[in-house]
Amino acid sequence: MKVSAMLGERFKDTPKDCVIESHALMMRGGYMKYMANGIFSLYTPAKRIMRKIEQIIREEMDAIDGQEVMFPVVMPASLWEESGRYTSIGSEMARWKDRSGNPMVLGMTHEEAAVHLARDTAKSYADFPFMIYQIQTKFRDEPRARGGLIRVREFTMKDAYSFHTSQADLERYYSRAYEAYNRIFERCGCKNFISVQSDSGMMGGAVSHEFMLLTEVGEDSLAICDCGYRANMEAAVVSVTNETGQIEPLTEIATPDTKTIEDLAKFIHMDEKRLAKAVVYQKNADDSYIIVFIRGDLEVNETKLRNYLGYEIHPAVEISGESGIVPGFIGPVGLPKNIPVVYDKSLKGIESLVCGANKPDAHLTGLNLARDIGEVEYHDVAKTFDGAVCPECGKPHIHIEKGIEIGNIFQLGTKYTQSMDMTYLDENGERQYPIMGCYGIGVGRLCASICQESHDKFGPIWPIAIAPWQVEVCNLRVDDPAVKEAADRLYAGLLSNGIETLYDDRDIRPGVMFADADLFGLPIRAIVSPKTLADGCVEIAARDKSFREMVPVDEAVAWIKEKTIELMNA
RNA sequence: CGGGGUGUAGCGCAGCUGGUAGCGCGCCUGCUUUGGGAGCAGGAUGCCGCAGGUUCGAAUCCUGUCACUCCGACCA
Repeated sequence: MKVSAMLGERFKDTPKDCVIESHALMMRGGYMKYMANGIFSLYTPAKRIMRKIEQIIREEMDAIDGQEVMFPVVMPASLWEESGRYTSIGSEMARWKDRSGNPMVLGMTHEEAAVHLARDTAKSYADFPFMIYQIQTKFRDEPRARGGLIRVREFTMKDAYSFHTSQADLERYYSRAYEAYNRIFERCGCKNFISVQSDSGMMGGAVSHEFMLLTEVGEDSLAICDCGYRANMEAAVVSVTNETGQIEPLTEIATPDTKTIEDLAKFIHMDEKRLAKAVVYQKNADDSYIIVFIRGDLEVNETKLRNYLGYEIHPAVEISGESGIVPGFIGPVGLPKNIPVVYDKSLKGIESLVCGANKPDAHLTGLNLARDIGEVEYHDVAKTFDGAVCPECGKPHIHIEKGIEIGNIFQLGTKYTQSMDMTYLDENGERQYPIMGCYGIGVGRLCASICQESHDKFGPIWPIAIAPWQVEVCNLRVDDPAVKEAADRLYAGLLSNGIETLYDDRDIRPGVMFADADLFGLPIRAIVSPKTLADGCVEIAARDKSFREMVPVDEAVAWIKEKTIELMNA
């Protein structure tokens, strides 16, 4: 490809809305064009990167016996009514009516379509297991797009669905998929990625992992321990060790104007770990209250709370006087009976707690839950934190890092096969529901994430496996016949050797050409100029500055070819 | 959905105590220049987000509205 014929422009000023480097560089480098909130067109360099990433994914999916298929982007709402998700998914799913008035949806995920495709043909246990996947456009009407291609509303995704006749078979396949994912990200040139246990969210299912690229600009917080425990903060188990303390009588004390835990701890000169903090939530459906009691130094993890409760909640906005809740002085003793209460595990084993007295300006000391409330059930709804105790190894080595989710794998179970009535006959002639797994990778997000991980202040540094071209030939003086002749010949030679080459043949100043070359970010750059030709040479340099050589003109093609192979195999 | 901010040329921005629009980059023409975003000379590009209102006159003041964006909420 000749740059002179290429659409798209590169520029110096960072567009004002870019807050992360990868977004800025991909805008400045002419990779994409903003069209609407979370919606971009891609120019050729970005499209070529996507294509290469897709090809790597395709090869690895095929290697674990995947069959590539294609589902429709537009689906009838009736299919989604079968699974129940037409109503359970909110406004992130785009819906409309076709000309006949039939409600339709835009595909934001394809479990329903996968079951629909498979359910009439996979009728015998002998048809299992199998995996189908597609690489296709998804539309999700995200509440907030950001970070360029990191979080968009329309994006290309590889989504795969596997079907099994036993949990054991699913788990076997799940670990194959897990390994395939590791290979995909390694082959794409990702360096700093890990897998973490995750929350399954709206997908349902029990076991799930997310693949995270570790970066400061990541949207997800991850709890990581030296021992190998890694979990999304949303899913991280909190394990605490408590000093039990001594049993004391329940005593009311006056605590004027101590509505916060900090105030209270200071007022009574006691560690926050001895206090039972009350956090009030409301059920989204009817705004009824839920109260969580948790150790004073901890925070509530709303995702874990939501999963435990099984319904949507939000932090209480305003607490009505009629509820019987006294904000700032809430405690388990004497709380109105109709309010559901959740006790966090962090309170377990403390013999003597301080809590609100459910009346203004008063707290209770010496609270012993077993004695004063009865046996209570404890649930883990706490948010993990830096320095928390690892649930695996028991050491206080949890640290929090940021990551971008570049892929995920789920053990779905039978949620979709049951709701959509997909069955097969087992060896005994009995009807069974297949067990599903699903596996996703966002292609554009992966591209942007790699840019984020691999760039300098001048532009992206694309790993050779996904670089839009492998080599850029810079013709520094198109108007110089000798230079043009040598550069043209080098370009032709590279092409005939099957090396993907971008040829900058524009009549522009060297500074501009170099700046653009940095933005193209190709691994190898070959510079032809009067200066290099004076020595009968071409200058060949790495984008990542790992080498820079003067190579005789006649040997340049062979030299580059060898280098390309070396880099591809590295 | 809550809280900030912004809408003026392809991009970044100024103009906002009212008088019909400007700067830098980019773009076009010519000459010079040529190893890290050149110089000089000439040129093109605007429903000043949209709709009302005030006024002789609105990019500017008022009202409404839409869009975008950042922080949160949300999110496979």
